[in-house]
Amino acid sequence: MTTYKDISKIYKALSDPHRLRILNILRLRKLCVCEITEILNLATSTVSKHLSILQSADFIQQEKDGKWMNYFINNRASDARTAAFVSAMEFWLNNEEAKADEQKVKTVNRDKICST
Amino acid sequence: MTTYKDISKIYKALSDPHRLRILNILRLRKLCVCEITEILNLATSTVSKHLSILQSADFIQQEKDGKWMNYFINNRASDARTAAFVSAMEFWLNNEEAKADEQKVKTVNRDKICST
DNA sequence: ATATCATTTCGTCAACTATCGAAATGTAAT
DNA sequence: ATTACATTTCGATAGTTGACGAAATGATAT
Repeated sequence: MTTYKDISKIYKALSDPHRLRILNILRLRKLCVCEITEILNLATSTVSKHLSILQSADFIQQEKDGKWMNYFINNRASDARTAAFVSAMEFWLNNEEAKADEQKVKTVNRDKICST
Repeated sequence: MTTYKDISKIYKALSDPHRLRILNILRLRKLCVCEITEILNLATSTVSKHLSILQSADFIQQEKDGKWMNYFINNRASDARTAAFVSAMEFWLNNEEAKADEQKVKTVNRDKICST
C-alpha cells in the first residue's frame, strides 16, 4: 500500500536542484562520488547525503568499483517510475546549465581529481 | 527555458502529504477552502497557503463562487503535466487514507461547515 | 600490519517550511 | 452604509533541510 507520505518522499527526493543535476548526469554514465563532487562543486559529504536520499527513494543504485563507489540510475526492470522521471527530465532539460554538466561528465577523470 | 530550479519547484509543490491529499480530492470535484479545511482538519490559513503553493506551481486554478473561492485542478489544454501527475496519483493512491478523504468529499457541505 | 584514501557519518549552523492564531481584506447580504 | 463572513496575509514558533568541516569507517595497496 502506498501512502501520501511514501509519495511525498519520492517527490521530495526530486525537489532539490542538486539532486536533479545528479540524476541528469547519471543518465550519461556511472559516476563515483568524487566525480559528482567535482561536477557539482559541493563538499563531498554533501554529495554523499544527496546520493543517499536519491537511493532511499529508489532512483539510483550503487556498486563498489575498486576504491570507488559507483552510482547509477536504477535499472531494475520493475522501476518504470524512475524511467518515466528520467525521460521527463530529458524533455525538460534542454538548457545551458544541463549542457555544461553533460560536457563535464565527458572530461571528468576520477584518477586525476581524487588522488592528489 | 526550464532550469533545475523550475523543475525542483514543481516537485517541491508535490512533496507535502497535505498537498497531495488536496490534489487527490480536487480530482473529484471543485472545493472551496472551508471544505478542504474540514476534510484535512488543518487551520484555514494553512490550507490557504498550501493552495497558493499548488497554484503557483500551476497544478490548480481558482474561481470566485458567491462568497466562496473554488479551487480546481488545472484544466488548461496545455497542461499535460498536471494530467500526468494526477493520473500517476490515481494509480498510486488505492489506499484507506485516500478512500476516507474521497468519502468525505461526497458528504461535506459548505453551507453547514462555514456558516456557524 | 600499516598506510592510504574514497566515502560516510556526525555535529553544527543558517535558511527554509509547515503550522497556528490574529489581523487585514474584500465581497455579499441585510 | 453596515454587518457578516470566507479567505488571505502577517508574525511567531517549532521542526526540517542543506551546507560544511572534522572525525569515523572500511576497503585497497604497499
